[in-house]
Order: sequence, then structure tokens, then C-alpha cells
Amino acid sequence: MAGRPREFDRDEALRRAQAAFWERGYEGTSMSDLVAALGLASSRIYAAFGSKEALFREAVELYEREEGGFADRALAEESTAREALRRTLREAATVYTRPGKPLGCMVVSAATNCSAANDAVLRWLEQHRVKRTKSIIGLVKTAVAQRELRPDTDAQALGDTFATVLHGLSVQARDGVPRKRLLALVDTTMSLFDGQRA
Amino acid sequence: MAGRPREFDRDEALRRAQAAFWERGYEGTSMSDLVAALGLASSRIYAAFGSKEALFREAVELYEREEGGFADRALAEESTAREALRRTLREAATVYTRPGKPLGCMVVSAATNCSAANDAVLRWLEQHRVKRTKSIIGLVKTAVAQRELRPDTDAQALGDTFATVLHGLSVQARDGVPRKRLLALVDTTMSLFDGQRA
DNA sequence: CTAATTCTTGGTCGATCGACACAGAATGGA
DNA sequence: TCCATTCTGTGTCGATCGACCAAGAATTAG
Repeated sequence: MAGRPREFDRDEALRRAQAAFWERGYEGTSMSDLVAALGLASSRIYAAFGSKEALFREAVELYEREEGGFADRALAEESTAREALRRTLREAATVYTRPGKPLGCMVVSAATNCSAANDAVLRWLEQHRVKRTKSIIGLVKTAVAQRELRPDTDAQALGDTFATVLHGLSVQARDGVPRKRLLALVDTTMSLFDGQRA
Repeated sequence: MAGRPREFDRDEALRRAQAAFWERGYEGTSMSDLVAALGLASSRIYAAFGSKEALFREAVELYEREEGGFADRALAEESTAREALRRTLREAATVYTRPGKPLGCMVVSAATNCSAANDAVLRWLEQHRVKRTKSIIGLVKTAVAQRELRPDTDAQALGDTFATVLHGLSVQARDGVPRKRLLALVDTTMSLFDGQRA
């Protein structure tokens, strides 16, 4: 079965690739950038990951699992919609401004402007974001159904607002707004929820 | 002074370039894309606009003057901070979802992921956004000073929130959230302002 | 008319893009 | 041992990138 064992750490290489893609985006990171960042010849990268696009997808999946999974985790671990929402936004603000890591959200910023050739990558990340928006709206709808929020609440509008703030946080973080201000803005946003509490 | 007159409409060409850059971003739009979109040989484009980057900057300046200038106009024409803010967000939602035009905000999405070679373009758009954020915070501060908002209002946090929603709107619009939902979300957001009214 | 100016056409520049071919080295299973 | 398999290192592929040059056509100022 197994031939010659790989001499480099595939996981470490994936992490380096993730950092590069997170910082510069899919098209903004060239193969020679990756060669430099991973310290590997391009043929070794192709052998280990298949293609630049496959490597990117793996990097995003790792991101979703570790960094970007805060929304799913908050949803699973917090008992009230308010705490789930608050934690989601606060963790977003934190993850988007981690020292030593690229600013902002990889899913929001890694494939915004793409040539037509890479539409597939763009649409793929778009689907991730749409899914996040839907799950936030779903959370608010549940909160209404469970009487955490007043029955006259427009769940879609409120959920859309939180999703918009979540994605806007990525832009603001990239623009250099410090974590402290991001967290303060999250607190301000939460009062939208409190205004509709049952 | 004047030699042979130009055979094509420079303004029309600029508009076509704007549409291309708006849709695909700076790096996502290649010179051959521009050649196809403007119907002009590349040398004619260079003769008329100087360089790809200069053309892009002109296109963004046109955008700021016509489409993106809603914030400045709202600020100048509306008498209360509330109406200026509300109009800014509503016009953003409208401009970002104009039929026949690219979705989202050109300043937000045209240079998010860029190779290191074009950092200058990326930073330039970043400055535009930072300036917008600052002017929104300034607007809220003025509203506090003029007793339109309660004196205990955290103007920076509230302003940051509106700026975050404004930029988040661009992401949501690109993801296909229809204008109607965007406008509903703007209404929801405005209740943040009303909660702090004097 | 002439000279200066500016645009147009067609072609091409070096660099870089992502992707892989090939040969040889290193391993495990039969 | 030997062979199938997999990895490593070098080299290069055609395509495309942004940029620009030279030559000629068209126009205007003088």
C-alpha cells in the first residue's frame, strides 16, 4: 500500500496555506506565494492536496471547524437565543481581531472579487454565508416560538440585522477597528434583541 | 493644441469599466476583460486613462460621486441625524440592489482580496471606508451634542454599529438578499437610534 | 501648406499564472 | 529480494498577465 512516506507535516502545511488564503484571498495568493509560505515545491503541494482550489477548500473547512464554528457551537451550547446570539457576535469580534492572525472573516473576505474563472469558489463561500444568515434567522424564529421574544417580532428582519452586523464586523475588523470597539458595538446591537423581549 | 479627436466616448468607456470593476473587482477584471467590455484595444485604454489602476481610481471616484455619495448627500440635505442616518442606510440598500447594476458596494467589494502587488489599491478603498465610519460616528456625536440623543449615549458604539450595518449590507446584497429584506432590516436597525432619543 | 499634436492599429515585451511531466529516491508488502 | 507505490527535486508547459512601442492616420494651430 504505502510507498515513500511524506517528509513534511501535511497539517502544518495546511495551516500555513490557511493563513495565506485568509490574509490575501484565493486569487490574491499565487502558487509561488504558497511555495514560499509552505516552504515546498509546487509539485509537492499538488501531490499532497490535488490542486490550488482543493487546498483552498480544505483550508476553509479547517477554518470553519476551528475558527468559524463559533456560531454552531454557541447555538449548541447556549440555552437561550439571546446568549447564543450574543456569544456568536462576541466570538466573531474576537476571532476577527486575533493578534498574529489575519483580520476579519475568511469566509467573508477570501473570495469577494474573483475572475470569472473562479466563480465556483466565490459561490461556494457565498453559500456558506447564506447558510449562516438562515441559521441566525432560524434562531430568532425559535426564540419567538418559545416566547423568548414577543410574538409580534419580525423574526426575519431581526435575524437579517444580526447577520448583517456579523458580516459587517468582518469588514470593520479588516479596516482596523480594534476589538474593544467591536465588542462595544456588539453590546449596542444586543439591545435590539432586548427591545423585543417578552 | 488638440490633435486628432478621440473616436470613442470616454465617459461611456469609463462607465463600462466601472461596471466591470464593480462586478469583478480590481484584480478580478483583467485588461482583456476591459478590452472586451469597452470594445477598445488596450493601447487606446492606456492612451485615454493612463493605466489600469488609474482607470480603476477614476471609476471609483465616479462611483463615489454618483452612487456612493448618498451618505454625504443625506448628511447635507437632512436636518436631523435620525433622518440622515435612515436615508443613508435606505439608499445604500437601494443602490446595492439596483436591477441591471452589480450587487453590493463597489468600495466594499472591489478590492478585498488582493495580491501584495496591489496593496495600494486595497488601502485606498480601506481609507474610503474608514472615512465613512468616522463621518457616521461624527454624525451621532453631533446628535448627542445637539440633544437629539440622550447625553449618556455611547456615540462611538452607536456610530460603529451603524457603520457595521452599512458595510454588512453590501455583503448581504451580494449574497442575494433582496432589497425588501434589506430595507426591513434598516428599519429594525433604526430602533437602536430611537431607543436613545432624548 | 506645414508642423505639431493626438489618436488608432497591430504587434510584442518580460513576467507570472496554475499545472504538471519526468526521473530518481525511499518505503512497505509479497 | 523485488516490485508496486508514493514522495522529492528539477524543469517547463501554454496561457495570460499588465504594459507599452512603433508606425501611420487624422486633426488643428499657425
